[in-house]
Amino acid sequence: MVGSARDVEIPLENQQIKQAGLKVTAPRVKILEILEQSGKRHMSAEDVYKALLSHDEEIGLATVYRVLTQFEGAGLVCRRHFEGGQSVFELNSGEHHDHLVCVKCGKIVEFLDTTIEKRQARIAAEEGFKIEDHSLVVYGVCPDCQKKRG
Amino acid sequence: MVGSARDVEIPLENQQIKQAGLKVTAPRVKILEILEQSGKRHMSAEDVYKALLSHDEEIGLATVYRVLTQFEGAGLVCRRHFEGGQSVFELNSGEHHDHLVCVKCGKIVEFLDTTIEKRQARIAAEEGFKIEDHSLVVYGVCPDCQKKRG
DNA sequence: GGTATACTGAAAATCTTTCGCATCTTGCCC
DNA sequence: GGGCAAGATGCGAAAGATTTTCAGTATACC
Repeated sequence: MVGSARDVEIPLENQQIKQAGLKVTAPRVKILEILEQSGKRHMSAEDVYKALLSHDEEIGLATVYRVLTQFEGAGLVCRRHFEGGQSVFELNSGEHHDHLVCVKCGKIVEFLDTTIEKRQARIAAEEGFKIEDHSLVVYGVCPDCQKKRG
Repeated sequence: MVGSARDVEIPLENQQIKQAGLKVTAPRVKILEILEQSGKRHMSAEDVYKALLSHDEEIGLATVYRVLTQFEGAGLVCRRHFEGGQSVFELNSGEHHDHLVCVKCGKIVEFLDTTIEKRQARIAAEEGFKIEDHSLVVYGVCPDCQKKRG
């Protein structure tokens, strides 16, 4: 009646990795776990690497980059290039969205606005461009940081 | 009757640099000239450096970066972080605009859409954010590149 | 013109990300 | 269950973009 052993032997992560056409290896499973379990939706490769270290996982930074890039290619995660050097990765939630980033504390709010999407499509069409992707990031100061420093 | 010598001794670039609170030096004047005279509105530091070399100017790449960063701080130019490694700089035209970038040939089209700007402002307000800046880049394939490869 | 200050060039340092290669694992067949 | 080939990993080294260091030089101002 309680789940058989098999239930825990094939966790969801493994299936996702397998479906992506990748071998199920410890680094891949661990990285996917980190992405799912860490409270942060947006993590840099360095963040993931540090999280792995704090879980006593012996995984090289190069592997983290390699795996994240593969996950990106497989559509499991999205890579974002915000200002400030490093890229951040987030689990692919299935639907596109844009970002509001606090320049003080780094807090990130996701949003989706169909009006903006439509205008973009129209503008691209007017110029004859075929859209492949787009990136909209609004930088500002979040409510908390506004309170903290007048 | 013809302009006195003074007219040509104080070109506009020098005034812009001086007003920015910077000393008028050869590298700064040359870099500003390149930005104004080159046909491209968007140049990477490397582009500027190469343009200087082809004008037989002995200016180091480090200086190009330094000067462009100072110009950015002074509001003379804007720095843009598109995907693909390097930043590009453009002369500050005074009014904000967004970009449509061809992923094949790198062509860049600027556009401004008040509907999008308004929606951004509203979204930020709903989240309590005070907007400082924003970046909207639409990546696609331009008409020319669409023709070239089906 | 003289001088304090700011600027420059070249090399070295940083930082993020990727590569090369020897070694180790996984997935799969028997 | 063992063996094998393809694919992964880890490490250090490399690459690419940008910044810093530092000693020498030029600029602004008196």
